[in-house]
Amino acid sequence: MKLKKISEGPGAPSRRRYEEACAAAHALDLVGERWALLVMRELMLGPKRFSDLKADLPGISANVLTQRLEGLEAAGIVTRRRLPPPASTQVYELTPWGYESEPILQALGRWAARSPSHDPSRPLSAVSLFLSFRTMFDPARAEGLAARIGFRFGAETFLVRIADGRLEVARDQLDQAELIFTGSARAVAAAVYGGESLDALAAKGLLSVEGDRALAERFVTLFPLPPKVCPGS
Amino acid sequence: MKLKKISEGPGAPSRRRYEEACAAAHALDLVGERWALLVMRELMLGPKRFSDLKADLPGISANVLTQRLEGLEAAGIVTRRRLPPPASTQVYELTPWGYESEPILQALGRWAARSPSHDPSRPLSAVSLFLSFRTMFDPARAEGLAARIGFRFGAETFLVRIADGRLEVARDQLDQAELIFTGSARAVAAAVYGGESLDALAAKGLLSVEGDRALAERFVTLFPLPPKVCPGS
DNA sequence: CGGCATCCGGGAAGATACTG
DNA sequence: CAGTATCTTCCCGGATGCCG
Repeated sequence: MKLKKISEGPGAPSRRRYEEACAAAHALDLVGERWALLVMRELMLGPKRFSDLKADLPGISANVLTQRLEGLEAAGIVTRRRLPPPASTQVYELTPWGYESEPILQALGRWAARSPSHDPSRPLSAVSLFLSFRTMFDPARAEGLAARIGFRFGAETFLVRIADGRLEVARDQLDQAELIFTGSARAVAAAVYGGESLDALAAKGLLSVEGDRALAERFVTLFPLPPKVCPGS
Repeated sequence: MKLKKISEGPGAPSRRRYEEACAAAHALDLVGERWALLVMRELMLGPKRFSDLKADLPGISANVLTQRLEGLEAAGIVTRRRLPPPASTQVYELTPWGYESEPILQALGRWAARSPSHDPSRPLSAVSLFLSFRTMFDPARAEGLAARIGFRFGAETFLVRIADGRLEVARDQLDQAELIFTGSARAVAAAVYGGESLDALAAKGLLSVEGDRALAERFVTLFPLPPKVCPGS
């Protein structure tokens, strides 16, 4: 049974929900509140702690994050798990069904990438970057390519594997990478989506490239953005 | 630390927006406000007047609808158009880019249809029903089928064409339909998604079927719902 | 430090009434 | 019919503090 506001009886109007049969409207009942989808986005590559979520969602306040996590947990989208004794902290993780919401983020991203007001040069979380890779990856441009590419953003590391026209992302590993980018998610986005050259970014101290340089130059071409909407249309 | 500017020009002081480079977050800046996506949903099959939108979005208030339409127009998602003199009323219509947002509604719908708390027996707008057909249509189940099926919901009429494993929806026409359902969107949803028999619905006076009865029985099987999430998982 | 409760100010959403 | 004006409610965001 759903929790009802104390002030309302059983037939409660459920004030701020749509309560339609339309499944899209129901989705908005579940994840339509502010920050909810972005919290899910940050968990899309694996569990995180409360403070990591707060740090990766600039602007969210602790109480709102608490509320969202409670709501998502009650809806069966997120679970709370306590790590084994050595680190007695708890983490939040998407349920299998929660992970299935990635196509929502992809549809939103594909559509909004065409927006005239979209500015790819703004700040970006690491998870956002790698989810955008999964969304925008063009298998045709990766024809015959097999590679392991590492990323070092501060203390975090990620590995992108490309093979057989597929792209996979893993957290917390760098092993056997032929190529390692070191810098920030924003700097990588500038190279991949902003058209900035690796040399220019290196000269500004924003991004360094170790390993297969030709691979790096090819990598940044694998994620074509859809054309912007022409304002006149 | 961010400081709020009290008075700002059109450059928006980032009042309540995420302002991230992540395209999904930008999408939420554009259409993440309450009611915005449902307004777009109601326009997805063609233009509508203000009062039609208000009637088809139970619970929205006039001022909120006005605000959403203004915001969507400013974002280039909706346009306002005045009909030719005889009917001097104006209608709202999605721009071409606005129409491209349908995959967002489909991703939301596909995902939320698995929700344990989703109840397909609740009220439903006609547009929601036909968009759900576009989302859930299974070409394999429509193998070799070519048909024109009409729907009469009060004063509104719709025509669904199925051919070559594709499904198309048109408003305001019924011509050459081999089959016509008369009743409500909710009653059709009960037959297609709720597993209620056409006989039972007819007995209750909710839905009547004229024309090819065998086609009607087949039609209601063309839109399989994904399995619900098992609560224990 | 991680997680959660509480208080407060501002603003968005909701309901109703009113106008061209 | 197509909105505007006004008032109320309550969510969001920020700060602070408690507790383990």
